[in-house]
Amino acid sequence: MAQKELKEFIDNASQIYLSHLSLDCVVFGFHDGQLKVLLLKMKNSDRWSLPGGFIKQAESMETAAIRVLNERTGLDSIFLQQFHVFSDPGRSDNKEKNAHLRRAGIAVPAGHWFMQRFLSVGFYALVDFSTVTPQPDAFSDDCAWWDIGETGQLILDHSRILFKALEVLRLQLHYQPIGYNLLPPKFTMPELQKLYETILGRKLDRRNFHRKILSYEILRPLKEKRQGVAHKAPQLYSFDTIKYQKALKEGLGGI
Amino acid sequence: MAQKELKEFIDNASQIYLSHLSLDCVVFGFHDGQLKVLLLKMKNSDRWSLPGGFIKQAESMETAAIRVLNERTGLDSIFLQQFHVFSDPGRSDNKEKNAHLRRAGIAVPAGHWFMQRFLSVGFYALVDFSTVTPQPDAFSDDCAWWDIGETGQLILDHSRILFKALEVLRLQLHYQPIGYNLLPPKFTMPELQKLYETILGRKLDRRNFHRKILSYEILRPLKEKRQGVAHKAPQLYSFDTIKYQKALKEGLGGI
DNA sequence: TTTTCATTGTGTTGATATGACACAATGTAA
DNA sequence: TTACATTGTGTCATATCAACACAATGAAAA
Repeated sequence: MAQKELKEFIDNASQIYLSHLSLDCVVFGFHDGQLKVLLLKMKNSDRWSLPGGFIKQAESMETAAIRVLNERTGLDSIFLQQFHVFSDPGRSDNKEKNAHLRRAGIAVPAGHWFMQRFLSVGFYALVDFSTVTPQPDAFSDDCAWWDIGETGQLILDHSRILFKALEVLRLQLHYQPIGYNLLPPKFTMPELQKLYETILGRKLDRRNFHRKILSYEILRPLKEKRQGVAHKAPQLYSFDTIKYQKALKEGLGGI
Repeated sequence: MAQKELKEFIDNASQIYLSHLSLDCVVFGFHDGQLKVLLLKMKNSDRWSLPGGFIKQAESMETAAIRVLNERTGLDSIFLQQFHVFSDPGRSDNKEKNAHLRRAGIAVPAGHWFMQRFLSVGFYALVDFSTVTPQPDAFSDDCAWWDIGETGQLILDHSRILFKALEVLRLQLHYQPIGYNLLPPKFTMPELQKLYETILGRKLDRRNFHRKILSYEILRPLKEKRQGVAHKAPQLYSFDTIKYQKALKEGLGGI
């Protein structure tokens, strides 16, 4: 977004968006055996932030989040989940906000809509890394994937939001299937295992994992194997979307 | 709260509270082997609502929820958990709001703060039934405990909020200890079991439940037994608060 | 062509947890 | 003293889980 558009956004925001309410998205992707998160680099600064946005006057939180995510990733079918409201009165520090605006070349008056206190609803999204086209927004000049744990200190309380999202994701792993949104349509068992290991932060036994995942009956073995890899060609799988959705709703067997 | 105070509240609300943001609390209690929820009866109406409130300009969501809960129950140490943001643009129907205000004897102009769209953050609270003193608020003339499942149709989307809270509570039961906030300080094993059965909505085996709960090591058997009951006097327990808090944070054993 | 070797696929076994069940102990009330 | 509802605890069969070993595959190296 050009400078002019940014100015326009700031000028009209109070007409279009709800006041003191924002949303921040933790977009998880998976690539090269690493869990990644999509971040934005603030203009003329080396600090990074979570992609976020505001809520239009007559829009639901979910709709707003989908809109933001679509703008940042180009995707329009995204697994989205709200996980926490961050409402600490001290969370949006005006000094820091002002500094970022100044660097972005924008000045806003003291009582401006943007200078209000903001409460933020945290969403996390699971996306297929390979289909994302990262797009910076009006406040940023770069949008890129970062390894979880190598993000450094994000702006405001975004590090805390990221941490909380990861915590919730780990919990969900125990009673919900995962992977459909993070992996390409066809994938191998070792790839799925690596995903689980990365999210949980620990190694899993290959044979036990295989047995356990198959017992959920959410996978369909394909008639093909992955080609062009060194060593034995692994079996390709895809998710059985019907059973996957059912497991999402009803949980995985026991617990 | 008297009529004058209500008028004053409506007049000053926009100065004191954030706009288009509210919170609603699902307060669970346990009594007579039944899971109860605290509800308010709208003035001059037979419809009931969840206790709710608004967020002061410089207050966190949690602080606001604690304030509301304290006003409704008299308690100041409450187990509180936010669980969802309800943001459907159609959720706060102005026709219904107007009707309730009219019945409460209040008229507000069309563009008034109160007539805005509201997004609501849902909290659930677990409280010791016996220590609560239900107090109606400015919009209600009664505050009382209702059996879950006998509440009928609540105002606005409050039935949906209640249902969602129950859903989340059931999920939490699988990886968090529960009971400390719902039971009196001393309780028996059958009482704890009845609580679990009520929340889960199904019978549990007495002997297996006993074994399982004890394996969590969050209970301390007391040197007394419940007196004055027919039949064999049951052993009294209390929660080991240190281990209980630890289990709250770290989850129950495996999963 | 053969060998090497990292990787994939699968079976077994012992330990542990779970669910189904039965019986003895207790204390009030008949 | 007896009846009886309720509490407390033990056992056993079964399911689940963690730990482990070996054969199959196929590209790369020799």
